[in-house]
Amino acid sequence: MSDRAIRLLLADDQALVRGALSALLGLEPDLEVVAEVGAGDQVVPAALEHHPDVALLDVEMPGMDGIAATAALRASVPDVRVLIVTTFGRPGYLRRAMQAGASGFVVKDTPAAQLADAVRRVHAGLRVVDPALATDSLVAGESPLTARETEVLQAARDGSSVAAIAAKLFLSEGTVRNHLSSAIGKTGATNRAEAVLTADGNGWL
Amino acid sequence: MSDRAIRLLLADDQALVRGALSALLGLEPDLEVVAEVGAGDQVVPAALEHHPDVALLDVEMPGMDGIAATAALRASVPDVRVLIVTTFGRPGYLRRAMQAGASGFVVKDTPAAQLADAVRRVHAGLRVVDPALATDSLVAGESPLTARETEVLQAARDGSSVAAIAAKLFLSEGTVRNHLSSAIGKTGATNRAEAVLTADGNGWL
DNA sequence: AAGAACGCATGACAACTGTCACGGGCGAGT
DNA sequence: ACTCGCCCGTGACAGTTGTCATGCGTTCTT
Repeated sequence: MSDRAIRLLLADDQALVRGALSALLGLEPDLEVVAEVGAGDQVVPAALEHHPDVALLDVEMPGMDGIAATAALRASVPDVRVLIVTTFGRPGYLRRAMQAGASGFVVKDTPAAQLADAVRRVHAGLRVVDPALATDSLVAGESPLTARETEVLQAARDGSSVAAIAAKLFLSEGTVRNHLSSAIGKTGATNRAEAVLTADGNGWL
Repeated sequence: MSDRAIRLLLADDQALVRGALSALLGLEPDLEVVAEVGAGDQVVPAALEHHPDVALLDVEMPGMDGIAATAALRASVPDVRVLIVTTFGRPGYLRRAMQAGASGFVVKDTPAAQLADAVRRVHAGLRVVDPALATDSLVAGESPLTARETEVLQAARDGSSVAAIAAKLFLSEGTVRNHLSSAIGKTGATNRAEAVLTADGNGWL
């Protein structure tokens, strides 16, 4: 399996980072970047065209986020292994990424020298997970929020009032307040803003 | 001035991005990365030790942010030119960076091929500014917030209540409410949360 | 010296927010 | 069939928040 270079697909919305990662990985003789895309919904088409062995995906991307892209990729091109490379080590991201079929999860403040190794391990069929993040993920656990609570909190992220949220989701104001109150309780917050912050910080939104 | 490679200092808190940028710029024969640091307060010491020609600084960094690092660097090692390379194109960042003495300002979603050119231009004494961002900066203008309003809004970022903010800043609750109300008015928000978002989005915090 | 802008504070009012108790409907699992 | 959890809603209550008028002291500019 090793007389041919490992073919890589890079997906990151920041062109500079994408290009830089490409340069970094291109330095390794056994790695070859065959495609670069800047949006989640370009991942599958690019994979179909260039047949990469490993896809490095960011989570935060326009169009389709990296988690959804992972799922889509696994569904349509199962041979491709996915390594998530992201800025934010939110526990929920890790969990959801693995559930979506990712083989690895690396945060962007790991040393540059380790990235190539992570790629090789993923290509070899191993799983690569940041150890510190893995324990965080166990502690934080799955999102305790129900679908509606999540939706309401998402709508509250931009500082909307209860009335605005209710209008957007076609709910009564009282219902919105109930969902918010419940979400506040579950997140251990005292506040809507706090609840949004902790839920977001855990990758629950 | 051009028979010697341009010496670069890289500062970014994400090791992976730092290393990747280093690889990218290292591909250019006339550029040489002589130092890499991961925190703002390491910029000046590293510059004193390695005598770079150009420093590439991120804005978001632990210890000391890129803007403060720019000012410190210009003060202690005036020969070094500064190119800010950042994720967020907040108008206020641009303005403050230039006022702090930066020679250039590049967002991380500019094409990778342009970065080396930007470095060369900055080294040649030119100013490099993202055009779209420059106009935004003119529109958004300087922060309309007073020192106290800014401080109060910063304290409100984590969803603190009025009482908590008042306690933290040793103010009466009424005063905090007044400052908040004024900040809300100036930002065109209807809300504390909204005010925080727009102020933050403009780089006023 | 006067005015303007800022910071701090108080008190009062309306609006919004968070909580609670309660009820009904729906689907999943026992 | 029954329970459980989730969703939706109402109404009421206390607490918080945003606004406004007003006052005083300080600093900076004209």
